[in-house]
Amino acid sequence: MSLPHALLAALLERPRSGLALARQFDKSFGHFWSASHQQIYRELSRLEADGLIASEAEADARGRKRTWRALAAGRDELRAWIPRDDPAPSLRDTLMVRLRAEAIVGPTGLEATLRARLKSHEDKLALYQGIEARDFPDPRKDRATAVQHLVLRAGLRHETYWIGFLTDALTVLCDPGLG
Amino acid sequence: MSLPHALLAALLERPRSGLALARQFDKSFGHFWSASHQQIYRELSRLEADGLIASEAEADARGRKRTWRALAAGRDELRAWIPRDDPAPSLRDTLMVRLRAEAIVGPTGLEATLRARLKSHEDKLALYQGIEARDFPDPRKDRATAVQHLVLRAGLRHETYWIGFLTDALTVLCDPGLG
DNA sequence: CATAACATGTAATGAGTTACATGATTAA
DNA sequence: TTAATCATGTAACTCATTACATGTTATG
Repeated sequence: MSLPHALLAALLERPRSGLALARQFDKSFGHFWSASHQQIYRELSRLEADGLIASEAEADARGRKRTWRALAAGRDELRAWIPRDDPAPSLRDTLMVRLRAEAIVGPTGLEATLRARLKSHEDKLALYQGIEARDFPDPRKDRATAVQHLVLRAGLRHETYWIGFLTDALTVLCDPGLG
Repeated sequence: MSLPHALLAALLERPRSGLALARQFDKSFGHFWSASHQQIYRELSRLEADGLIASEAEADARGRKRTWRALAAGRDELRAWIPRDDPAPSLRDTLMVRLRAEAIVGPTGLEATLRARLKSHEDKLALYQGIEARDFPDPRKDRATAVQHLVLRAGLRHETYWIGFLTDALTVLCDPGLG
């Protein structure tokens, strides 16, 4: 349950409206913790009820822009949450289910899906490489920059790992020497 | 929504009871698509209602073992589902939120969490390597074996990628030349 | 002033988890 | 015969998504 904490962090960086947060709330946040605007508005209301953030306008200001900012209590809550342990999320991908099922009920033309996935990971890798070149000319400038660059490198590694696997998978599925 | 299809695949391989499926329903399935027994029993009921699987005993046989098997319609449904496209799941990990937040509100002692995560990925990698050595002496024996081995290799790649990233991350966070 | 774009919100649904309830079988 | 274990199931709750509803501001 880290959406509220992602929002707190984004608002500590700089006050923003709900819609600004919803538009992938930050160059870096949106890539690894996306959320719909409905989710974000709900969480913002909860964070306000808990006294962690505040805005000028009162509740149910439909149509009127509300700019949110984090309070001191919000900052404390975030700092306490950061070092908490939680279990590693397991690899959970329908593609693995499809492959495993394909091993049982025989060839089904899965190759096209693999190629589509490969393309999407290649595109994302190119996007991340563009961000790296543009936003991190000096990644060791200070601690904050170094950690942001580290998070971006996680994305680069993630896409690279998938591209490697999918290339491997296409080789196996298209191998005429099998089956 | 691939749990029902994972169950169909497992039952096509060999009929099983709900509990047997719940105990990570298969050496290979459980590692990349886990599910609680409550979820599994609910899905089994739905699959039965849809005429895709069947068992001998009638419904609400509390305490009595029910062995499920897939029907022909279940096999058809699975074969039709396998090649369907769905979007690549994005990197979604609370650790990325923690790191990104750490870049904003300063050092918080996140290193211990990173070391714990590193340990858990190293353990899982060793587990997968053991499975590979034991169950895949000849990974190119036939198409089914080759695809199962491929899925295992995804797991190996996944753990390797995380170990690389976490090692990198510890270097950055513990670097005295920053911050 | 009409309409497009901006901005916030509710309702319904489904997936997944936690806690609990119940019955059958086996072993001390 | 009591306790542990196996086995199946219900209830309540949270998270996330989809669809929809409503009001405001800018622009032609």
